[in-house]
Amino acid sequence: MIHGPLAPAPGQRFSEEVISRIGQLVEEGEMRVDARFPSERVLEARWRVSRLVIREAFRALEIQGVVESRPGGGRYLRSDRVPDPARLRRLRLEAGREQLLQLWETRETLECKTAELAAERATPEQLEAIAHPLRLLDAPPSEALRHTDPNRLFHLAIAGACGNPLLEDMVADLLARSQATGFRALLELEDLAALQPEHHPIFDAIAAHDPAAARAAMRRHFEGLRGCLRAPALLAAAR
Amino acid sequence: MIHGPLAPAPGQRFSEEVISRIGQLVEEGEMRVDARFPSERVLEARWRVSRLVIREAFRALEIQGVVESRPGGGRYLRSDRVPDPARLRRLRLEAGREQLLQLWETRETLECKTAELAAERATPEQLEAIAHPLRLLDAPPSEALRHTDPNRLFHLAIAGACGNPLLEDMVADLLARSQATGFRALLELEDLAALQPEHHPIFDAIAAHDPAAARAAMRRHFEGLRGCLRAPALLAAAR
DNA sequence: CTCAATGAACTGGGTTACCCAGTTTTAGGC
DNA sequence: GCCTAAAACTGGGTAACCCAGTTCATTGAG
Repeated sequence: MIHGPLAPAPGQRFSEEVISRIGQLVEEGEMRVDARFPSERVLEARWRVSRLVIREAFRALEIQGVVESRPGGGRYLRSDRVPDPARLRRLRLEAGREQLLQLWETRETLECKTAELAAERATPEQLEAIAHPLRLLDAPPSEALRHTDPNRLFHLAIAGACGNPLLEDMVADLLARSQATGFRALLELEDLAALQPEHHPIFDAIAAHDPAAARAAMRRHFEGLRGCLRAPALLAAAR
Repeated sequence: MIHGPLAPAPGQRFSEEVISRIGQLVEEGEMRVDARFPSERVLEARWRVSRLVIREAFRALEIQGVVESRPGGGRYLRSDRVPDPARLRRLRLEAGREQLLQLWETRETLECKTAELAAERATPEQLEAIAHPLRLLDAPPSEALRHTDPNRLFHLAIAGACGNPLLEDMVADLLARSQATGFRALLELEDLAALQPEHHPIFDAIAAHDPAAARAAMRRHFEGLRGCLRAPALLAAAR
């Protein structure tokens, strides 16, 4: 068991250090799933931080479903996947070429499936929800569209028609990450704009309830996307 | 903008109610990405809760990358996907037949890909990491294995060999969720045990660096898994 | 000897009042 | 107008409280 005062790395919060320590407890086998944690007061004394810090850490873990807090009854470990704050921060900061390709690879994996399922299961209302951003995409860019990305809405609507909320949620999460400003510098924006018509065959296949065609069209779309990645040589030259 | 005191639903924390309100601010367009939040003191007065509650909420969002806190400089919205605590809790609690199928559908989508990629990219060390739990799986169940699920280790090792940390992470997350005790009652455990030999063809295809075969073997594995789902009629009769 | 009632000790939830160091903003002086 | 210095503000953290619900050991009745 870890004792002694905390010394978070610069830029890191005490509560994040506490989460790391909780992660260590799990890794070292001192805490198994469904085991009860020492009380706030005990941890406060052991780690020499105020209860506020302890509670911030547990609250974050509780919202992620890793820990369950029972008022008056203590806290319990519910999952052995305790997130590592430092690792999360690192993943968020580095927005390189490699990271974008990994993001796209994951998106392609999931979205080929959502397109396939949408072709099987989409209701007329859901089809309309997919068609709507498509019309916005064709229209000339206007001020009203500044904060509503039709591209994102299109992919989101397909995920929403796949009938699997979990799948939908993961796609939505990846889409949000794709929007990170750090990635924008890696893309040839003109090529990206030229890619917009590619959305139509995806919709057509879904509307025609043709799963195989929908998957294929989505695959082609992601292949085209990879073509918009600025060449590394150009990136180096730009510096 | 929302004023007035908070009234969290029973069993819900004040900080979760605060997160919900922050989510509302984003939904209603009062907070855009990169916008600065009102200070702790202002929100404290507006929502009539203590700073502790405000800070617990923001800390949870910060760790998830939704918010960035700059000591002395305020807090900023970094993503428009503010999680809904009530929704998360609901998703976690309901462990029905439908949820398990959705979980498996998502796992199949991702793990067919990780198997394919592992067949392309796995190093000798990674192959060994996949083979190890396979040997444990063949051995008779012993006390030492009580807390190390070889099945989970096997799937995890394949994900670890796919060369995409993001994909690996998502698979690891889904595997942890699959372990939820609520799902155990839905499974025919004898059928599940009989399914173990199915892991071998997956490993063989990966070891042979045959992506198509690896994908196909993983697909068959998940088809077999679906056969272990207890029939709804039996479930009703058991009550 | 068993078992249920009881009450003390403990646990998490929440509040208030502080102090600190870094960032913004503002007001002054030039 | 422009730069500087001070004041105001912001998030980070601590300490001492109070509350309501849970745990658990003790105790007293059967």
